[in-house]
Amino acid sequence: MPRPTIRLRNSLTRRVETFEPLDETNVRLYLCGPTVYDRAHLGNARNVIVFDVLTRLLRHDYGATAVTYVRNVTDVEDKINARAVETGRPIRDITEETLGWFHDDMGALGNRLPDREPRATEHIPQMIAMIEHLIASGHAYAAEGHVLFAVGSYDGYGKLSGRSVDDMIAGARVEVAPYKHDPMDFVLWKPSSADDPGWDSPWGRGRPGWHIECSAMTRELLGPAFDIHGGGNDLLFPHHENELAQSSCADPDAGFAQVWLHNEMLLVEGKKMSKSLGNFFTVRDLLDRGVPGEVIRFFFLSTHYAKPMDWTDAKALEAEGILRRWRDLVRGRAEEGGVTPDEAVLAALRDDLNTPGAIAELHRLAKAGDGAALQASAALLGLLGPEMGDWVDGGDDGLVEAVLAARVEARGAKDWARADALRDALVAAGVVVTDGKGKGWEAGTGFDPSKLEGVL
RNA sequence: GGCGAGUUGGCGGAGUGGUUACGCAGCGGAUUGCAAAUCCGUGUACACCGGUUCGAUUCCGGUACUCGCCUCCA
Repeated sequence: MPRPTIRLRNSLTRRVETFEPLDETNVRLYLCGPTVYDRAHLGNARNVIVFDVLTRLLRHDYGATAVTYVRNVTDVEDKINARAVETGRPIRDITEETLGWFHDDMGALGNRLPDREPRATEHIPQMIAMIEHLIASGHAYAAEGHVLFAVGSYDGYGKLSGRSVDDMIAGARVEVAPYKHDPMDFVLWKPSSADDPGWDSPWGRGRPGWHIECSAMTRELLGPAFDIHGGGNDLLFPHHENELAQSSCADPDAGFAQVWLHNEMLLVEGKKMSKSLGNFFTVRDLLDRGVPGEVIRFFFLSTHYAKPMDWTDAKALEAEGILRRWRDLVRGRAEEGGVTPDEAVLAALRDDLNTPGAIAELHRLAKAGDGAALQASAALLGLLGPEMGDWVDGGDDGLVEAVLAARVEARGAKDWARADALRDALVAAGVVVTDGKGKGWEAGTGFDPSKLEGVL
């Protein structure tokens, strides 16, 4: 049977292309992961979810074991150092704690862990080796304890971001460091003061620049050429351009990433959510407010990854309502096997990860009442699975059941005043009364059965 | 200034050279003691100006506005 065609938009060519892996028994992806110094804000979740869906689709089409998904952890960076100075805590405590939060928060959104999660600090020798190789081949030079990449030594510089070096120099707003041969040259290695974390190197004690981390780790774990490299749009320049330059010079014939996949930004009232603008809130903030992780995930999937989107509470409410109905339809089916995902859902995802189109097809399945197909198909999006918890089902709550039974009794006796009073009490406790459906009730927003104490 | 993305009905959001998704809200109906939940039905759109075409929301050119990158940022 011929392999289904997956199409993806490649930032390098600015076109939607047919995806052809270098090795279909080992499809290799890399996503730029978190710099671990603080809680992930909501915008940080977008590319994690995009890549999670992408790997689910690739595993479906190529086989569960035929995909290698790597996401790095940047655990050496000046913001981390600053945080350590600020709090007086050891760097390692901060990075480990933050990575734990990241896993918790992303897991709450239904994301699976990548296959490999390399830490920058565990790949310093590979970075140093790569830098030495770049110096030896004339693509980098040491100056005043720094090592800089010589942009002029690489013809292809600018091809990913579509900029010419002349334009970049003309538009440069940064002060040029005196040790740079060319204003566009960027740092591969920089010296560390006694207080900074540092590693011994041929250029003295220092630490790597940000861009070389990804080049060294992709090379180590995925090889000099691999299939898909992702990240947010804001990383396209300079980070990904620099990565591509370094790796292309280190392995001139390899080609590095075949497809570059960039997601658009999450906006807040029309502006990019970012720490520097201060207009951010964290994933944890939302979870703590009682917004289910599945709702947050649905929100992200309801817009194509390459379009900007805004978080609004209204959208979350809409997503919650839809998921409530779908979960009703799917409840109790967790054990069912042998149901394959709907072809139209797959087709939408294979068409450049058209998650809104896939959701439209899920609506079709839900309307047809096909809970088994709905669940099997939603699994491609990481929705409606048992691992996210059935936050709609309130479980077996004795007090709720008792009040509900008393209401049934009152209705039987046509004591409408009492029946309605009990119903009001249930609603006030966040119980959705669903007469004649399922077990007769569900957990609504702000579900709190303790509010029913003393009602009977 | 350079590069890139976007502008679809009340809202959200796909897609297509002609038959105009999907969801939410609204409205009508079923059901209900009354409701809720649920189910059925239903209207409104493609920023602006040109061009190509028998025909454009869809292709091409331009204008306006929004956003991103060019400085750490997913």
